[in-house]
Amino acid sequence: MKIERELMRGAGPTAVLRLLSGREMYGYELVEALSAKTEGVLAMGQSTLYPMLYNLEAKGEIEAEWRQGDSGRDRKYYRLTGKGKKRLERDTEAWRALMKAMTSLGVLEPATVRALVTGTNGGGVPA
Amino acid sequence: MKIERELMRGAGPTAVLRLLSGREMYGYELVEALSAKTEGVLAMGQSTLYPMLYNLEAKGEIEAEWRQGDSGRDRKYYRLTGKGKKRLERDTEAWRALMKAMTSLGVLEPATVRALVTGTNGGGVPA
DNA sequence: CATTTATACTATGTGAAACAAAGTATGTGA
DNA sequence: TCACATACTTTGTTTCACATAGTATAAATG
Repeated sequence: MKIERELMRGAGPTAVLRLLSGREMYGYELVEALSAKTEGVLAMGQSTLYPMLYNLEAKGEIEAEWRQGDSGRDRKYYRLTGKGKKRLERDTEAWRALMKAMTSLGVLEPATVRALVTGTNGGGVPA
Repeated sequence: MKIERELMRGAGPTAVLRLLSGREMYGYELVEALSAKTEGVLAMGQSTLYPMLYNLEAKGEIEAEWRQGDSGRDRKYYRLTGKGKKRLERDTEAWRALMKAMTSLGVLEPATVRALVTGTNGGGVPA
């Protein structure tokens, strides 16, 4: 399931920062990783990802370096800055709060949430 | 914790539809309920909520009726349409998928998620 | 060697939505 | 009477996802 435009707005940057918290990655790699690691849920095109990177860079949350990677090709590698790490921590807190709020409203049901995170009932209709 | 602007995108309409799925409510009541039921996480001002309602109404997902409520005051009561119910179901699925994706990325940890949903209001909206 | 395909980054324009701010109007309580 | 909470409307700003289009290089294919 690919989520709709507006949901991506909050989730996208947090997902990117999280991926970069593990290791340096370049743009195209992030596009592929987002799609692969989330089963297409957080898949975004290049025209979404690259401007997002420029934006995060402009805010000083990530920084870039042109470098030659595994291939003979020049790639622009991005990594988190200290500011980005803090932003990710705040975002993570915000996501916990948001999930709790959505559960309080009944949009997410506790049983379903537990099932989802334990891999049981992999994504189906609530038990 | 009041979440930042961008996270609200996507969450707001879903939360409103969910609240209206329980019973008819008027705008000001929704503003208060969103703040109260989510401990301020999904709190939004009138200038956010009312245009959102007009938007949902324009899409035919909710419908409105001016009526006199408990007070002597005229209020505009909103309720879900069939279209709105379907939208809410899709949104709910999207939120499940999103939470799973964020967990896959490690933004949310399974243990944390389980802890969050344990001991919270087990049912949801029905007040 | 030429052509195609996948990789990789940049730039422009549009539409939608959250929100601030300001305005209108009514009921209630001191 | 005046202040305050309730209740809805409108306008303008800012931000951002995305479509679309363009540039350029490496690897694969014949």
